[in-house]
Amino acid sequence: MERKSAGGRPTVYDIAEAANVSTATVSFSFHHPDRVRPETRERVLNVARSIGYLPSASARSLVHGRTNALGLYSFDLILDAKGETAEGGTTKDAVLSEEPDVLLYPLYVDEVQRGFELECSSNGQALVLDSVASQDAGRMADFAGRVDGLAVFPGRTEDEILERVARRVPVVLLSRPMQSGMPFYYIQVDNDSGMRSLISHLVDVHGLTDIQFVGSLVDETTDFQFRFESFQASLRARGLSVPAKPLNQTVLFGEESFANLKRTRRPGQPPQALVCVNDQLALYILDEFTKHGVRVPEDVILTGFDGILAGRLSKPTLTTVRQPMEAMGRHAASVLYGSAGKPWDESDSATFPVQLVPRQSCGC
Amino acid sequence: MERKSAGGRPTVYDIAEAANVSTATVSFSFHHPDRVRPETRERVLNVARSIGYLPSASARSLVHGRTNALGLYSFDLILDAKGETAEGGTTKDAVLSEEPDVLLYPLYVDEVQRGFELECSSNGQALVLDSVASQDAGRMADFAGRVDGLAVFPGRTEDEILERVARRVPVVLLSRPMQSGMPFYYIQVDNDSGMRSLISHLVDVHGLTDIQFVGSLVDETTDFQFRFESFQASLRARGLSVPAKPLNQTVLFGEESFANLKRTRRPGQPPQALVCVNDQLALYILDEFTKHGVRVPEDVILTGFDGILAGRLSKPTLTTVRQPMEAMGRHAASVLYGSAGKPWDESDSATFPVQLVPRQSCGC
DNA sequence: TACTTGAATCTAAGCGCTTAGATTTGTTCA
DNA sequence: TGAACAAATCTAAGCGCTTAGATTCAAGTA
Repeated sequence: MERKSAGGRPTVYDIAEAANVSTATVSFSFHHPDRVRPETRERVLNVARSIGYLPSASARSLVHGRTNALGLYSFDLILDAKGETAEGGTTKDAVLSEEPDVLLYPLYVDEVQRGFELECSSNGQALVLDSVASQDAGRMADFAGRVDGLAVFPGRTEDEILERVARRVPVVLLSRPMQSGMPFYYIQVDNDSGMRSLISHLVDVHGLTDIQFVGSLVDETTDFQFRFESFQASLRARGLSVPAKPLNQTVLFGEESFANLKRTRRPGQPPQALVCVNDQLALYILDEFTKHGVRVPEDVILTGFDGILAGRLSKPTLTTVRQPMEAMGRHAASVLYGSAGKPWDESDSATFPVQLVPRQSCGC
Repeated sequence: MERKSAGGRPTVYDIAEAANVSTATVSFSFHHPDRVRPETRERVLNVARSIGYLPSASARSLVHGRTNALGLYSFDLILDAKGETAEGGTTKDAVLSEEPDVLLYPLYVDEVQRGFELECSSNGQALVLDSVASQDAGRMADFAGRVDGLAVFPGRTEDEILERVARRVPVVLLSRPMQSGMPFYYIQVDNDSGMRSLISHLVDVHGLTDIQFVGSLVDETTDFQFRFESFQASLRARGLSVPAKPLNQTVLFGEESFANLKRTRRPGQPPQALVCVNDQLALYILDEFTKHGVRVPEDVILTGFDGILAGRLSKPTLTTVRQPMEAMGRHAASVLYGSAGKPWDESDSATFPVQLVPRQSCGC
């Protein structure tokens, strides 16, 4: 059973040889102490330590058919509302003189990810992360082949590849639209009641009547859809005028628009409200407004959705609807862990509650 | 070449059989398109798609001896200054009514981790995360066997296991003390100049003279050591009285201490300054002070170190020294990626600059 | 003494993939 | 027509590990 004991990492064969036992005994020494005589085990372990043995996770996984790792697949939303690219200054010329931009981190996905991490950690699972720029069937398939289960964030993916993966591995979809074919586990939030309580607040507490919905095409996730529909329904239920379409934020920018926003407001009449599809967009708009002298909430009222950290740092702070992001991430990991690597038998879902967080931007 | 084509995930053998080719051709179809006739390739790929094939990363890694994944190993610092445990509410009973605690997230490690993630992503490497509660030689070794290189955050680990891993895999140590044996790549910050400019600010701008260093035993990282020494050196250079030992935060708490802090200040005399080893500690202390009526910066001046986000949200905001956390994480990943899985030949290091960030807590 | 028994250890197959080298097939040219 | 060569495909070994089943051996039993 001669093996090349080349310069690479030492293997069980190297240990076996040096300890004068078979590889079976080596393996037993690590994993079934009772099946080997104490002094033999001792000897094996010592040899292993002294030659610097590191077990190969790949070989192990190959045998067991399990990796003991859960995956989280996300999409670089780099070309965001803000249009920034995340070119990486790998060198040390980091921008230290400015406060890090909270509109880049931590975002929604980061907080969900944190929950996922915590849960993996407490289940002793490794966490494998991959985030890609564009959809890439191969990449996703390869990724799926690395883990016992995975959660996928919103982003452009062909349904087909998702189905393909779900056929072999349990997949959790985070705030993603329903798929047709294979079973998935959907994790979502109660957008409807969130939006209702937001509108209720704007109307009943602040007496607003002119309310628009703002969302850009880039953000057309499921949430976008649901939120806009609930938005319309809420206004309709109150007999207020219901926008047929969401506003694209670009129409808000430009000198005429800014001037208009500042002027529009007549004494005694409440300002217009812009209900944004999420915090990121709201904060971006807030930024532009501030730059151009449009005052929030005096000239116009602005609200977000999600409850990202940045909304607590902005001036004014951002009224929003908070999602239990960490809990959602935890739940995703927990459900995957429970599946033990077997694809779901049937689709299932969990809907998390949300909570209105009134802050300054709505006039509170 | 009969293989059991059981109910498990389909393999190259299944594809080969269905497409009536050998496994070699299957493999070539995926990875060496030029070595197979276009129509054959087409056929193979179609079969693969239709039977729901997912390549096994384990098998691949086993063959290649590389995983194309980089690891980040961290320690649950859960039993922190704050003494909270991170018991996981996996269920939906998340606490939605309160703002998430920024003293739990994002912290120093999270921001470094983000940089690491970004760099992995842009190099097409998967990122494997593991965070453990206590040192556990086996766990760390297993983890190391999963990746082509890894970075390790500060935390209690036996040096020996670190050495063992470093012998076979490139290891980056983040703000960790120098080791003796094997080569490592150290990533650190210029604690010295950071501390100097902080002291300079307190003394030269605010005219302070009574300056103490606060740090708890839990935080005894390398940074602790360096920062305290620079702290002493700075004071000494200015002829101010130099504390021989750091204060443990516990001595600051208790009614007598609070009362004392409020009383001490005589008109015209500047308040005492508490230079904390890091932001987390400073913010925790700030919290306690606020609860007990000790005013910052009026009664006492407080500074941190690191530049975590929470310091921008506290009242008052926290004067600190900012580290380029994201850049450090990026650099770690970048260096590991460059090593192509080969352990370092010799130790090396990179020291990142820091930047004083004066905010309200120092009286600015 | 011959025989059973169980503990300790070993042999060898196999996990799913890649790839060097062998084989087959098709084409070109003397 | 057959040799020479290239293209397409195949055979089979091997990556490092685990584990069922075989083997060895010492102790216990009749």
